[in-house]
Amino acid sequence: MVTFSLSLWLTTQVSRSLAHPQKSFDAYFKSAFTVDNVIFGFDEGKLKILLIKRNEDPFDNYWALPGYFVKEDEDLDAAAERVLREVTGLKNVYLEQVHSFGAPGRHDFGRVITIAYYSLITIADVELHAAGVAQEVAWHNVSDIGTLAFDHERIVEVAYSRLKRSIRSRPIGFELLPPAFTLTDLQHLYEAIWEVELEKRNFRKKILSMDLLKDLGRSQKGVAHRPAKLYSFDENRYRELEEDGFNFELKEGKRKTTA
Amino acid sequence: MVTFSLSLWLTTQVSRSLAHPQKSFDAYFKSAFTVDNVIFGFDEGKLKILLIKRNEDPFDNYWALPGYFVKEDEDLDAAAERVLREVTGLKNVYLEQVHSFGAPGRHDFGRVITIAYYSLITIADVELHAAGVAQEVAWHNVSDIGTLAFDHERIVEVAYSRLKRSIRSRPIGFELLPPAFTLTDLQHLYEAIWEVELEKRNFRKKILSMDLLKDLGRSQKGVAHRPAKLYSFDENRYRELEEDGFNFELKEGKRKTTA
DNA sequence: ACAAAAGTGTTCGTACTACACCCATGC
DNA sequence: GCATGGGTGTAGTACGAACACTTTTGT
Repeated sequence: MVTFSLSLWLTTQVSRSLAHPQKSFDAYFKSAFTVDNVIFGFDEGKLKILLIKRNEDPFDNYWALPGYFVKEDEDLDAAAERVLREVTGLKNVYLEQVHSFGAPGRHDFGRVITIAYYSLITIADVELHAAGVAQEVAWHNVSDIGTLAFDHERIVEVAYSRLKRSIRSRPIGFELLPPAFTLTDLQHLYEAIWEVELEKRNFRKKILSMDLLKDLGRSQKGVAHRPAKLYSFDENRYRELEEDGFNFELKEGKRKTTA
Repeated sequence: MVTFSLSLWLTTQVSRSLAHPQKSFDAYFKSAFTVDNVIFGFDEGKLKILLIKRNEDPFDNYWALPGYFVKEDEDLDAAAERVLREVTGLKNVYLEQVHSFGAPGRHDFGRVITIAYYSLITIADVELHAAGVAQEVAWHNVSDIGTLAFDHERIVEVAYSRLKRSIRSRPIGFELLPPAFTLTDLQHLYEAIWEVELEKRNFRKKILSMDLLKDLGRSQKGVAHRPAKLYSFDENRYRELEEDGFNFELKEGKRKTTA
């Protein structure tokens, strides 16, 4: 398929240059682009992000988002998947494009746009290995990431606020939980992401009324209290409901007292 | 500020190449990127998009989104603003990045990523002039854009679905209306964007209860029926309310019978 | 006087809020 | 038997849904 994206007043020049297209546009074909991946996980009641620690200049010893150049014949989504797979070993996980960042000065080597993605994974599925460059790969609390390399702090900020909003209207929070979880796990997840406290009974009522959870018929074992029932997210049921016009929708409730 | 976006296993090579950074990464610095702008307007009760008609190959005679290469030292948002200004003469309007599209085959001249924006403008403010290349610039009904150049149909689709969602939780619909409008205008706007029908009394009640409209004390003139009051959006009031934790939020209601 | 849209009030049901107590298990 | 979190029911309220008639203007 012929693809082309110029328009407006440039078109005249475009047609002139069709015979040697690269010629008149050389000035424009000097950029590079990367993907950076904000990988969210949930553990010990806290929302986490996977970061790598650089062991090279620039930003030696800084924590940064996993990211990489997009290959010549590689789609953007595929590049983000690749980065994710390289750092976590996972594939087929929730991955979504967030925003592109391309301030002229953001890269030393020339003009580099980065396309930011975020992904949601189950921490238990991941084996971290500080491969290649990264002297370290580790989970960090979202609320405490400190200073990151480049404009990565801003990228995290944008991705996080996108996540906060997305989990309201799409049942993607489940991606962060193991295949069997309790209602309390789920509640803690929402509380961690939104930084609010939710009322137990109302939360459970709301979630159960959606009819999206499969009761696994099993319970927690070995806990020093009444064991909680285990559930899993029922994807098929969700698709059914969605086709009937059902809309997943949760409210954030009131802000947590940060006192 | 030093900016840089590599990470992971590449870092070793990166440090080696710091002296001649372009050298080892030449292969990556051969892309170009553009912005494409989905410009929404509202007129005669219909949601419209501003398109240009190309008069050059490729896609000669096809309608396309206004777009252009991003300049070497230009920020992405600035490029989108420039494109918008060039085609409409407007500045300082609502503009938001939507998504980036970068499939390897989408451009004939090489790898070109496009960063899509959408903007909301008041049609009455615009003077269309088919400048330069575009043999024509015209408003098209969103519901009837036909076949567009490149992957622009897909871009419109993504931008439109983003708009549908955004106007639920942020009072940006007002950007599409003139400075003085009636409640019915506003209702028609929402109906057009969401492709639903809304119940008059409930809509008015909901909107007025938000206390976001300034009653201008004037009315329509010369209409063959009871003239409607004119309102404007009260931005200052909105900022006040927002700080108090107020959340603009509307529901889409039921789907329009397309029969 | 008639057509055409503006404007308004009330009832009903649903869904969110707030709240307190019993239950099952491990130690 | 006690500590720990799991699990439930209900009453009050607020908000969205549904619905019909009067008002103001132009012709």
